[in-house]
Amino acid sequence: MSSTIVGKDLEGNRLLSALPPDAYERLRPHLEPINFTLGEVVYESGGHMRYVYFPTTSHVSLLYTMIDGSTAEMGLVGQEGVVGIALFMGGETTPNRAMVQGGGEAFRMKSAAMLDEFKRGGEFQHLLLRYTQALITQISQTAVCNRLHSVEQRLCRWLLMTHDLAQTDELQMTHEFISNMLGVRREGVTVAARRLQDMGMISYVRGHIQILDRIKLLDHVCECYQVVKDENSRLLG
Amino acid sequence: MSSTIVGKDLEGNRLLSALPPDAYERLRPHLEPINFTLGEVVYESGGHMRYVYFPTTSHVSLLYTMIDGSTAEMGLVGQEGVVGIALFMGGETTPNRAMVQGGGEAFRMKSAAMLDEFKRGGEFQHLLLRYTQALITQISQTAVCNRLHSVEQRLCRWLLMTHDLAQTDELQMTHEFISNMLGVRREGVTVAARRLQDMGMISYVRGHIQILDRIKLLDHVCECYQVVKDENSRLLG
DNA sequence: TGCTATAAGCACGCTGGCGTACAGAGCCTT
DNA sequence: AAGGCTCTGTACGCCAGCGTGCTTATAGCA
Repeated sequence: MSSTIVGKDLEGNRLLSALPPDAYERLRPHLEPINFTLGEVVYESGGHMRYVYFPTTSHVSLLYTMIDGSTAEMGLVGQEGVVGIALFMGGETTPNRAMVQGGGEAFRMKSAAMLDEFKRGGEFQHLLLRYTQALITQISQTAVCNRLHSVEQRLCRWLLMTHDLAQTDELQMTHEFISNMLGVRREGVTVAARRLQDMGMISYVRGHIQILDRIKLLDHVCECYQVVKDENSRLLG
Repeated sequence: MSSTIVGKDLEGNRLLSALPPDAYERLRPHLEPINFTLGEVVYESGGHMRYVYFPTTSHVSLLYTMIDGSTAEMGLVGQEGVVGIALFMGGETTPNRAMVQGGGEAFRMKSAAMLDEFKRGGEFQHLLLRYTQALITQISQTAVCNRLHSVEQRLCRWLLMTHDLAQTDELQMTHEFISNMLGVRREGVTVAARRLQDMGMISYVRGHIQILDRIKLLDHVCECYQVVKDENSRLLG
């Protein structure tokens, strides 16, 4: 299996690239490069985790689905993190759905290998726990943001976060899709997006959103964006 | 210091009581019983953690404060958990404020002792991580609940959660206090509380709320309450 | 080239929660 | 017993976001 990653480096994922040489060598044979396609469901809520995933150029949404089918995003995982923290935290199943929100590459690792290395208790464990702490901050901030800020502000935040993870200024997503992330109606997104477009921050047509002016977006977003970003860099360097 | 806990048992806190004998003996000398008074601030956001706390008859709110001063609760810690997870997760400071929401007893332990035992990687670590996973579920659910449910439903949920942690049917808290937890206006709480009172679920006067009919409350609450409760018992037995 | 499915625009009434302002009610102090 | 402070009740206009229903544009496919 290690031959499959010849020519690929692990640098794309910040957790993997921060590993000390010995851990790096131990994990290397267990890492398998894969391709995530947009909209792919990585984990279903309550499902078992055969693998954990380290995104490099892709990113993955952590979603919560209500009984009535309405959904909301609670966190976003990109190259700074790993999908499947519940595994090493000791929950046997994932509490939420995980869905690919930006297609691209990732590494996957069998759950058993992940657990083995985690239990060694070294730098790998330390990195994973710090990352989990950062994710908790993200989720907490989302809780408060959902309570206190407008759709328009939350859309700005969401666009900025996504833009940070994507390698491009053109995001592929419909208003419908975004509405499921923000937990609002599709029309609500349309109205908010239109205003951002009128203000020259973005432009869009049928599922293609162009980020035109990040500065203006930053000017318009609620404090939550920066708080999460700062905490991320504090914890993950 | 171990003499201070003669006559006290650690059973009150479920994490401590689940410890295997050897870990129990190691930790025992480091545990110090304390009394939490209502409204006491355990951690300030961004502050250092000299101690971590294991509530027994008390419970503690994890709060997030916005720049403009508005607050919202993201989680609630009682006898099933520990206040200060950021310590062993590897963040040097707490990302949020922690405030005593129900006065009573708890054990505290110096950060260094906590970290030493955590790093042994045994059952204690395992318990703490599972608890953290349960807390993450609670925070996530709060995020979604904040987005999708009414003040009245959220008040029911909050009353039920608090009632579970308190040992009594009489909760000591004003509408003002609750409004800071739910992240709404005081008037909003008054209106919702009045309706619950009219329906015979609770009664209250000046800072004393009596839980009259849990069944009715359960009938009125959103799904979020049960989801968190189920996940808690799944993870923490 | 035209058809069809999907994405986005728009309109209308409704309601939950907000901001604000003030009035009564219970408790504590002096 | 009086006065003051804190807690709760209520009211009013306002607006964001919802639910619903329908129209218009665009892209991809036949």
